[in-house]
Amino acid sequence: MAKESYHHGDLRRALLAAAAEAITEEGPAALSLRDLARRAGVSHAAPAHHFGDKRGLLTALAAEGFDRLAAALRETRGATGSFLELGVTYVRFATTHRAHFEVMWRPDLYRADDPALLAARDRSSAALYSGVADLPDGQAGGDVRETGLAAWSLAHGFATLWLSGALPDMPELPDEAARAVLRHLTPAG
Amino acid sequence: MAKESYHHGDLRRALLAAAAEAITEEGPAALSLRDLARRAGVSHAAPAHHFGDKRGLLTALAAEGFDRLAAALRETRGATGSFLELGVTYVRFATTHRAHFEVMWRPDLYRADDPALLAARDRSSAALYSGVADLPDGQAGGDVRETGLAAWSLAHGFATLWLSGALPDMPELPDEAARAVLRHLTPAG
DNA sequence: TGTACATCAGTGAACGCGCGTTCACTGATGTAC
DNA sequence: TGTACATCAGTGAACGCGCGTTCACTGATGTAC
Repeated sequence: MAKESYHHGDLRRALLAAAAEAITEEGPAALSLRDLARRAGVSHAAPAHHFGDKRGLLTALAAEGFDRLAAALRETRGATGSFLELGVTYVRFATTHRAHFEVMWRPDLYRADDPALLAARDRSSAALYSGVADLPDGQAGGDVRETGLAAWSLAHGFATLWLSGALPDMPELPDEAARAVLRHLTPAG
Repeated sequence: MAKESYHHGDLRRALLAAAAEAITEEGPAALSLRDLARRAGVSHAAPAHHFGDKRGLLTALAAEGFDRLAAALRETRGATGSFLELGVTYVRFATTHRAHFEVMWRPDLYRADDPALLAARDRSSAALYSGVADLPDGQAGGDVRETGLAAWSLAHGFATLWLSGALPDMPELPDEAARAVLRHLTPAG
């Protein structure tokens, strides 16, 4: 999907990196293709060759985000098998990939029917819900979907509150605080 | 704080209502003072008289949102005394005051040091955390702040996921689904 | 090894657009006397 | 009751700006022969 190199370097990748940087600084609203071109040191018309328009670029960024989130969740599931740590990984992803995370949950900004994006999103979702299915019998409660949604909501809410600056007393990387909050979840409804 | 009338009607209120409408349709990013003036049927320079600039308008909108949220939470606390229902009220506020809610948690869009806004925000926060303090002894666990943050995160996460369209199977007003998810919270850590 | 040609990533000038902001103004309302 | 004046919400023309998009182009790379 992603071409890895071009005549004059790796502009596609450079533009995605510049977009992540710009969004981290100013938010997705202020993003402009001309600014990205400036950051990447190319002419302002160059981004159109790779992404067509702004929506195309944000679609690629969101897909990249879902890809990385799915990979991180799977790795945690494989390494620890812990339901709690899946939530911590989710929060850590949000705080360390802020630009990707912010765009991922704003489908109005991208083409939400993009097949590669949908596939990556489903992989993220499956990895998260699989953590509920891993729970020992009885602990998962009657409704895996509901327990999964509660876990997702808790991790997502903590992450977005932290990102919005609503939790002023939090440390820079709030892993331990996330863990403490996530412990308040009862798997069984 | 809010002037209630002017020579030619109630433009300040009309502009805030137009802003809420425009944000519900297009998101806060697409908001322009010229568009609001058009919606309110006044000249494009009129909004400057009431809000100075876009930040001023969004500051007023966020303050109004925190005001209404605090009022809704207090009313629920008074009427039911239920910790669970406070969370349901929070989610209902988010889904029925979408524009206000979206702006409230994007302090980069407004003047976060506005005194009226800070006061309203603190009232919201106090109403939410007071629900934890209301819990019978033992149920509140050792750490009221932590339990409150977990409840806030769960309600906030469910609300934002619903607003972002990430929960496609949800009904239009997800009160009952919110209640079910909120039941997964263990007050005691 | 050398020449001729095709490809296509990236250029740069040009366009029209909606925006925020400014500023001298208009005209209805409210008040002093 | 009537006149003169002050106030100030709202007007409308003008400005400069950065944006997305278009389009003919350039020039390095890769390939056919």
